[in-house]
Formats: sequence, structure tokens, C-alpha cells
Amino acid sequence: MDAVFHALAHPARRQMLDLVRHEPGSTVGEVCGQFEMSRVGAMKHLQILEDADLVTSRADGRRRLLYANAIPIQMIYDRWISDWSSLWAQEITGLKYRVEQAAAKEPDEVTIDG
Amino acid sequence: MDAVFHALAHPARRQMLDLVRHEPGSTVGEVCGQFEMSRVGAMKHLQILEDADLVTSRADGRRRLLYANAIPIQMIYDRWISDWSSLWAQEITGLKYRVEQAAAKEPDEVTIDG
DNA sequence: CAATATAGTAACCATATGGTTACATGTCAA
DNA sequence: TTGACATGTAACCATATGGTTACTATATTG
Repeated sequence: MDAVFHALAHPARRQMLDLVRHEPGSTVGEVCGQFEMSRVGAMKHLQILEDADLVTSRADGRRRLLYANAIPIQMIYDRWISDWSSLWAQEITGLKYRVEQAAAKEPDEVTIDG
Repeated sequence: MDAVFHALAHPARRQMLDLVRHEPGSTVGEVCGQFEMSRVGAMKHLQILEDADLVTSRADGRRRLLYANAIPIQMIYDRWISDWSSLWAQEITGLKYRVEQAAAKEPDEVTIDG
């Protein structure tokens, strides 16, 4: 849990995760190339995402392909969000609505960082 | 967002948030007393939670009373969890189930840290 | 095979983080 | 009104974080 929240605490990492989620199979170089910082700096962020299991990878020759992993996000929901629901009961109807929307919706263009 | 995730990245702070949520109106001293570290150390964690708006406070004489704030948690749901739902579509039924459970449930004894 | 492309390591640096002790302030109560 | 209690500040320290440059290693391709 520490690792997951820590990984999400940096805007560059949230953006990276976003990138990989919307473009599964991106290479390390492609992802790093999107950022101002050095490739090595970006790779460190990637490493932190992988340590938190938010990103997984598969070797492909001299390249490495990256994929977002939803499990830790689910964990956050299960151990945090759903637990807090009682404190926002007045919004629960809206929440159920949004969940149903999400279920119906295609993988989409929504941005994550905020 | 940085502040919220960063605040949640430390186990002591998650535990504190848990404490305050289950015992709203706890004083600074009461909360700090629950931890091994010095009072000042604990107060710094509290400050970080307040900076992230996860905890708010109200002065009461020489004491300060603490309250958990659900808004940032809702933000996490809105900007993260619901957005990822498409990646766990096969679990969406279970998710809706859990949401409905949460709506029906009383404020409870569930622990958060993990 | 030689050259290039992709990824990874090593070493380093400035600043942030997480903790401490000692002291200061404000409020309640005898 | 004085003393004790609850909270807050200041100064400090070790280590972690986020970044850099230079170098290495492994695949692919001409």
C-alpha cells in the first residue's frame, strides 16, 4: 500500500501510468521520451511504478514493453474508497450511477492527472 | 492530488486518518499518544494530513479537535477508480454489489491500513 | 562483423522527508 | 495568580528522493 500511494504521489508517475494505460505495449524509450527529464530520470519513475506493481513489463528483444495493471487500483477501492462510502451517503446514488456508466463505457480518452 | 497521495503513502498517516475517522473530535494529544514516535513527530504527520485536507480541525480552548474529511477520498474515486473500471469489467458486477453494500452499511469498524 | 539502437548501471548531487530534543505559548483550574 | 496541561516552534540530524552525466551491455541490422 505504501508503495502504491507513494508511486501515485508524483505527477510524472501518474502521467506515465496514464500513458501506458492508454497505449499498452509502449516501450521504455517511448514513455521516457514524453518527459522533459533525462531518460534515466524517467526510468527511475517507471521503476517505482513497477515496484508498486502498477506497471508490468514483457521483454521483446532489446526492447521492453509496458502494461498498466489494474489490481493495485482495485485494492485502493476495496480497502479505502468503499470503506468511506458511509461518509458520503448522500452521494451514493451518484456513485452507483457512475459505476454503471463506467461498466457501459469503452476504454476511453479520460485524463487522469489532477 | 500530489498532497493527498503523498499523505496516504505513510502507514502512520493512514492509521491516524483511520483513528480520526472512527473517533471524530479526537484531540491532537489523543491521536499523537497512539504512536511510538515523539508527539512532535506525530504532529508533523497530522500536519501533512491537514495540508492534504484529509483531516480538518476546530479549536476548543487549549485543545484542537480533529475530523476526517471525505472529499479528497471522493476525488480519488472520481478521477481514478471510476476511470479504471473499464479495465476490470469482469469485476464490475461485484463492484456494484459492494457499492450497494456500502450504501446499506452503518459507519463501521473496518480497518483501513494495509 | 561493425555500427547503431534500446535499455540498464554507477556515481554523484541538492533538496525533501521523517524523526529527534529543547523551548515557547496559550488556556484551564486550584 | 500561579502552576500544570495541551499545543505549537525552532533547530538539528540521518536518510530518502528526484534528478543529473558518463559508462556498459545486449540486440538488431546493413
